[in-house]
Amino acid sequence: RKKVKRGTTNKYGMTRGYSPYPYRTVPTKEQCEEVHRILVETHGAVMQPTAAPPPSITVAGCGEVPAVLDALCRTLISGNTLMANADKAVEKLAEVYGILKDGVGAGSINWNAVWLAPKEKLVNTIRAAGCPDRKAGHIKATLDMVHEEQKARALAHIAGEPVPGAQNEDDGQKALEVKKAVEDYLSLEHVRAMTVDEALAEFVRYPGIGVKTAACVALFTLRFPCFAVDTHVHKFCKWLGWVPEKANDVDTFNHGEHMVPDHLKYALHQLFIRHGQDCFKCRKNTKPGSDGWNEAPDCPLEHLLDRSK
DNA sequence: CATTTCCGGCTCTACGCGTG
DNA sequence: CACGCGTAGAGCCGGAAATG
Repeated sequence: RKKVKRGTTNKYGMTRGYSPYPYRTVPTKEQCEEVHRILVETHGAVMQPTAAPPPSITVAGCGEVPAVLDALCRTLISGNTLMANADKAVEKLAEVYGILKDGVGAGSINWNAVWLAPKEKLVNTIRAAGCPDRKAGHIKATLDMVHEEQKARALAHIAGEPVPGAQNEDDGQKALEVKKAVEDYLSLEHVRAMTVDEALAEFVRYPGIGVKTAACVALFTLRFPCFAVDTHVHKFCKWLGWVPEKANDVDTFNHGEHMVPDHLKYALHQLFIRHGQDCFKCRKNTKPGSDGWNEAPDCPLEHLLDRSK
């Protein structure tokens, strides 16, 4: 079958509707359900929220905030670090730049203030999350891009010209985009009118936003079924033989998007992460023979796993 | 035809703070 | 003092395309 091209229009080779491993029949729906059932027995049920969770100044994690731009920036900050570090950075952001009071972004960090202030200030604010210089650079560049693009979109809306990804927007949504642009109110809410793949493609154009970050925002904020692949999800997909041993994370994402039933994508993402952190035998840098292996509790997935992969 | 250049696909590593 | 976390970019390889 056609191999996916990586190019300027598709940096990571994301696909939609087919897998990079078209010959693969796994995971079947039944296999996904079995793994899901076992993990639920072990860690408890996980349910995808149907409404946006209330905004929080202490939760950086994986895009679980109502405003899309806020989610994207918070998720970027939460990468390459532990959740606790990311939370500290987000608290500091709220303290330094303030929180929006109303609108869709109520509870959101005031990214307009971040956009207007110098990069150095941001570097110092998010230091606790690690890689502060690089992340601040990415965020500042992203905010600049968002500003430029929403201005361009607004002008096109006013001129009655077609706007990419806005095919499904009604007049009210278009008017709102124009209003935000006129007021220089940075927003990415327009991606809500897009399809999953359009939204993902939109996100990964921004610097510092890769497939994982984009998929997390799609999954948690847009609440699309989306098989976000982090280090734990990737590991289990290999150990379960769902993808080849040598699969990279993007191919695992592409294959998972294709094979994992929509209704299990959210739960499996959450449960794989929890299991990868909680199960002694499945933790990073633990392998058969390492300290405490024999005394450690059995893994409920043991019979399905090949950890040598 | 021989040589060079290009490019997809892959691996490896910097990045950095906080934790154990 | 090793390690987690994910992206970007460098480096490598081999086949394809371009060049002489």
